[in-house]
Amino acid sequence: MPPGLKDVAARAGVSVKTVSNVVNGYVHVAPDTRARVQAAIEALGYVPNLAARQLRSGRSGVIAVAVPELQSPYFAELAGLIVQAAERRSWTVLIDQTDGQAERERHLVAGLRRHAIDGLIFSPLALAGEDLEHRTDIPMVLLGERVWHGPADHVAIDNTAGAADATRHLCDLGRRRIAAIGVQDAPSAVTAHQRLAGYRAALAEAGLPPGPDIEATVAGFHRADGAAAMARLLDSGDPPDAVFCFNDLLALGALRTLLSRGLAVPGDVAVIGFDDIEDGRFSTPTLSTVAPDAVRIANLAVELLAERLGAGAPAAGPAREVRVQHRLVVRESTAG
Amino acid sequence: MPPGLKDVAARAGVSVKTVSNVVNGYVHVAPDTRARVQAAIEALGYVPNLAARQLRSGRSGVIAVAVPELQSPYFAELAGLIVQAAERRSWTVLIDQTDGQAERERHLVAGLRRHAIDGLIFSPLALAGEDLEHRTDIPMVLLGERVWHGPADHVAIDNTAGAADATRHLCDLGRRRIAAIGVQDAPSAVTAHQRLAGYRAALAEAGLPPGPDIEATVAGFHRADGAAAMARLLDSGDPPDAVFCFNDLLALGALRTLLSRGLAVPGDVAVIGFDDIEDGRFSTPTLSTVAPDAVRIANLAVELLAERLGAGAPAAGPAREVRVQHRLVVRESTAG
DNA sequence: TTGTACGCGTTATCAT
DNA sequence: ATGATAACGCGTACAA
Repeated sequence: MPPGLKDVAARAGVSVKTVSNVVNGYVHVAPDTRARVQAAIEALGYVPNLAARQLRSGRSGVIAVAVPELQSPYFAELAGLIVQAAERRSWTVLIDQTDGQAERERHLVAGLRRHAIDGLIFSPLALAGEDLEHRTDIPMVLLGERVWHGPADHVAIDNTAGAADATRHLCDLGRRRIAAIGVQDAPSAVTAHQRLAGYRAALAEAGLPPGPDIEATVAGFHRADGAAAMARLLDSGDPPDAVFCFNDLLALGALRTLLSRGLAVPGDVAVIGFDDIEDGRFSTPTLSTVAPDAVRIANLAVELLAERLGAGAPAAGPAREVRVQHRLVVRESTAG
Repeated sequence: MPPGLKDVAARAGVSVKTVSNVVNGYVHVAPDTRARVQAAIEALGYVPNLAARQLRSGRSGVIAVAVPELQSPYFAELAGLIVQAAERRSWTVLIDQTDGQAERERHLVAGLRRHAIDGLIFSPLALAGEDLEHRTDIPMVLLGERVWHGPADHVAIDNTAGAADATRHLCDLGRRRIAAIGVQDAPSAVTAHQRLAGYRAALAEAGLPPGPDIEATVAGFHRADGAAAMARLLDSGDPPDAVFCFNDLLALGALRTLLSRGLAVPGDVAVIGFDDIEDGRFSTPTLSTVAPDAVRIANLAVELLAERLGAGAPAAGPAREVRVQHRLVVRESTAG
């Protein structure tokens, strides 16, 4: 049985209140009393019991981060950065993967754990706006575009602009038949829709014709999906001379298909992705991409949550929207 | 204020104990009483308070998984699998990254959270045996080789055998100058030492000479380290015709260096890695590797922990050691 | 400045 | 089968 406040109090010859004061850094404690208590704490190896503390205060010091999947390098990176940012506020982070299943996402938001976490940073995938309306108990920060208008802050990059930048880059290279890989039909696939919009806008701007034959649909955003989509594009009779993939994983898959068929990248087909994951810096060829400022995203998410959780803070203030910069990173897959 | 047992009890016209019985599936409850309570629970949207439950029972239903880094695909995959396995026991998983810093690893094992977690699955990197001796409070399962002899179970693959298999495969290809990338000097780098031992053993077995000039040391196990090491190997005058990299990330980095210098893989240099991460299945060329049975590792880790946590279980029984199979996966980087 | 006593929501031990 | 009540360890009015 680990020592409690009571044990420390007994050993130091003071009351529990005094020990509590010392532990919580209360100011008005006589120096020698404080020293005696400190000594007792050290001697006993006292550690506050979080359960009891939470039961009293309602705060657990734990926030949750929910991402579609940890296997995806982008989300793994983001989760890691959020953990680092939260650590600076001495919060513990509970990382959850939803596998993009609405069921799991809903469970997470409404379920057992809502008692145990103070806040939630959530990167929704399957979950549409209405599902989130129910939840009003704990502060939440959404990652990604604003797809609903409930009382949650969110931080996002401009997906449409990023996609347009990528596509424009391909246009500037003189490519005339620029395909897109990553289209998704589901109405909840907001990211895919926005990147498609940006792609189309840039195409129109360059006077290039769009068309269903150069817009490849995928089931997921993984390498295998990109590889399969690229194969379809190549087999379709009139192959593209450039491809904008909606994320780097798709692009790496596409790259694989191109190279295994003996095509040159970027010679025959230029390829650009989105996310700037580490893999792209060491693939052959290295992968051009649109790089969101992930560090800033993580910091902002934690900061927004902190403001909602802060003592006199506007816990119920209006939802805020923060936009984070992105930049185009040109590497071998388009520069050559 | 969310409803508690008391509220449900009042609404159902029963005592808190009865509600508690219903919630916990106690058998001796009259059917109609149970129904009335259930109705009240639904109506009020009652959810048990975990903090209170833990305060009573001493159990939080949370286990922690500590890995060196989530950015590493292998660990991300493993963590994901453990989460899935834990879910089947309705445990919540707290994922921690230690960044391989002994300081953080120690803090984790001894720190604040020890009250809040029931068990720990730990993949130590920097932490040597003695540091772990202190900890005796919560059950722990170690991932990786047994490097100490405290009271903790551990599950591991046979690193030495795996490394030997990989090296032997290169020998069978007829390669005569087989280099290794991934040597680490630190005494705590047990994985590196074991893979080196397996490599050397296979070399000896094939009658091939070892040597410091074909054993490349690295600071970490990332792509960049592999790329740099490969460059050194190539610049050393007598380049190898095959390389065994101690993990896939190193191999992908090495691949990058080889290809960017116009060398053919496996034509000029064959490359094999270790871990079987997804990236290797889509690189160009695809990467041969040694595949640990990660699913089984995850399941076993959770299972061992469950046994320690089980009611009448031997919470203090002798430490157990479980070995998990691995298999050689031959892909393009060595077949051709 | 420090001590006493109560309550947070549960589970467990008795009774009934 | 169900109810009353005492802990679990901590924070906090309120009292001293």
